[in-house]
Amino acid sequence: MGRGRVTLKRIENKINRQVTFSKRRAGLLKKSHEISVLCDADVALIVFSTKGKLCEYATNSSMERILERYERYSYAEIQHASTNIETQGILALDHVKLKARIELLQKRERHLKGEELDSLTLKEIQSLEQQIDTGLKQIRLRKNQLMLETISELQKKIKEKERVTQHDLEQQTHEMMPSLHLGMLSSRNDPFQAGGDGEIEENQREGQPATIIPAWMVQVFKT
Amino acid sequence: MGRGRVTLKRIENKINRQVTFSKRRAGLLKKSHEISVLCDADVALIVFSTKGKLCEYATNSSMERILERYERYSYAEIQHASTNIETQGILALDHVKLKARIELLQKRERHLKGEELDSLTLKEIQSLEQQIDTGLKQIRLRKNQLMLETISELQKKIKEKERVTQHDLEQQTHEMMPSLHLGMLSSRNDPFQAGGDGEIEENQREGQPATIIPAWMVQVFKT
DNA sequence: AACTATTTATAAGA
DNA sequence: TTCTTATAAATAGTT
Repeated sequence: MGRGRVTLKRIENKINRQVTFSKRRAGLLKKSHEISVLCDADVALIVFSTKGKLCEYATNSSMERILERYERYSYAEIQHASTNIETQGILALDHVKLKARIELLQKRERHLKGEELDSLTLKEIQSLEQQIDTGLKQIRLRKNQLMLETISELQKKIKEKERVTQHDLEQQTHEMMPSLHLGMLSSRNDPFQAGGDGEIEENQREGQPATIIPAWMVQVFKT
Repeated sequence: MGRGRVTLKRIENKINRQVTFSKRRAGLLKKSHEISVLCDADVALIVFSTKGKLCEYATNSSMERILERYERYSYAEIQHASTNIETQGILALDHVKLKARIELLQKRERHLKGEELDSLTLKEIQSLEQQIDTGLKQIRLRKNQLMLETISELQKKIKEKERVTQHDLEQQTHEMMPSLHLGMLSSRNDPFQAGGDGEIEENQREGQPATIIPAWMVQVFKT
């Protein structure tokens, strides 16, 4: 794409090669990012220039994650290779790798917490913001769920207390007036008439949902 | 490159996404190979589609070699940067501990990203939400700062262009009407009347802030 | 999978 | 390196 046709052959002129490299590298990074976003793909790109300078791109800035995924994907091969005698050497290398990995993880964690942002570019920051915003939504969803469950349990406990109280009352009444039939006090508000002591039925009489939230509590969930 | 402009956003239509993926993946592979040959670069490209299908390219078909080179390179960077106290302690830990630590860090990272929240209690979730909310604010502050800086730089460039254009205009005018005084055209809107070619003064006349944001641009920062 | 109208990338030049 | 411009190449929408 340019003023001349491209021949797929190493560019011999050093300056030219360097210039072309810079331009094409930029294009490659852009396209990697585009396919990643547009098509929801996980992309990892590693480029070493002739001089050995590294340049990389990874979806969500997490090269480690993608490389790990890649290695998992090619697990069969790796498994095969790790049963030979070189294990000693591999383990030593592993130690080094592990340490490197910890550093990366720590750095990522700091970024996720909004720390040490000075080293990031605007693009990286935007990607980070997007990721965290999405995560925060998940966290709030889960929080709401947990709160609802908590409320539900508390309500059950209250119901249980009411039942016990009711039961005591019936006992007392029976002692005083043995002729009185239980059903007359045990009203339809008591959902545990036939309940065992383990599983408890959901209280869905009269079309009410299983979980009843007091009006004043509803606003809690609008976060 | 196509009949419509590309918006950098996930393609929602599944079929479309798949088609675009195939096309762009081919393009990416081609370009990876081209830069590799033309510029004598070492390239590794890993692409996972949404469905998890793997596609890869590596210079000389040796993915392993490049990934190894990458890890060596990454580690060098890290080793160089690892002179802080926290790292010192970590380096002394043994293999098993390192692995444990990695797992912990990975778990924390997933939590920070809003993943695997089921194992957390309500209290932990609330704490997490708080932490992330705070971090997100920091990230947005930094993003705004970067954007403002970018805008500031762009404005400088535009001013520079205007200055050049103005200069040309003056030249032309002068050629036609040599008696006209330069100051009559060089208005007070030109902040570079006395500017050298290197550093440029900030435009703070009339009490305006150093960075002027067009009204249409302000909304960008309300994210 | 082919076809094109367009957009995008980039080679060469400054 | 950066910008500009002419042109090749990639590809989005269509058939």
